[in-house]
Amino acid sequence: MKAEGRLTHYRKTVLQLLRSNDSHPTAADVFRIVRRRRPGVAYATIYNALNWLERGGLIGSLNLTDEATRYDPIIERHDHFVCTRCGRLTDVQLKLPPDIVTRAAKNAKFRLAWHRTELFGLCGECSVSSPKTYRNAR
Amino acid sequence: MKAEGRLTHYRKTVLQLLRSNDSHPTAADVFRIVRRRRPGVAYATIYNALNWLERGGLIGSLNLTDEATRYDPIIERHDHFVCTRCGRLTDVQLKLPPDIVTRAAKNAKFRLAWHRTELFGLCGECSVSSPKTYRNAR
DNA sequence: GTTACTGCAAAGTCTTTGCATGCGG
DNA sequence: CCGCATGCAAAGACTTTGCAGTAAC
Repeated sequence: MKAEGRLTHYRKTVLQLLRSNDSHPTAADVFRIVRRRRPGVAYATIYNALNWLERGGLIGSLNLTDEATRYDPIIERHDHFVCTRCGRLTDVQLKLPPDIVTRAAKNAKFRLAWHRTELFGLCGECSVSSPKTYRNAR
Repeated sequence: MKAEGRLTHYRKTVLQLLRSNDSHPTAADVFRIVRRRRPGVAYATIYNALNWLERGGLIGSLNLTDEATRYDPIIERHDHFVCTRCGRLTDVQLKLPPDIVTRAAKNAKFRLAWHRTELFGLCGECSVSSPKTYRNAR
């Protein structure tokens, strides 16, 4: 996973944007924000930057629902809480007993590389407003 | 999440197909299989059936990578192993200490509805062949 | 008869690709 | 110079939608 190519202005911008923001934006979100400062930027450039950063291991990508991929500047192992109403994505850290995971992998004859847990439910804001769930991303 | 509408022939077919098959097929997979018996079936009918079954809680859907949604007849809480090389999706069951999950949700002020864990790595077949990973679905 | 499922085609959303241009090393 | 990032547009993959016909109750 070596980094071919250069850390260009756009790639740096996208990386800083992600690092200064814990909302786990989509490519479209990033595009919208970058375009405010550089109106000429192309959508493909954002995708290019995000894919390049991900290939280089500088960011991670998340597909937790049927919606667009979201990007995450935190590359250490961690978990997420997904609000099924507003879509908010929040970092959490679960400390699972190590052998629970390794044993499951061993039983299934898998070579485990990494794991993650997702919690689904209502975020603080959404649990005080409408009780109706909006999205069912199981 | 009540089931409006009828459990029609196609919906029953799709449900039985999923239940007789642990490969977690995509909509395209289901379409291909159903079309063998009923060449006139429309793609939209398969999507309709899958979405209806999911809304009714008869099946679950999985978005674990950046590829197409996969469907799962097991509706009890469970976890998955994803082969990062061939894409194989295998059911596993992790028994996490209950308070690990509930405590994380409480700390973050979330109302937890459910959770799931994904293990990523190489399946048995892929770990004996090429060591090169094909997909990086973090 | 009425409801709503199906087939078909078109459109919508998200993402990638091809190619010409041009910047940076 | 040369490589490769960028802008642009088009295409590709996946999914949904609108509508007319028709099957099920």
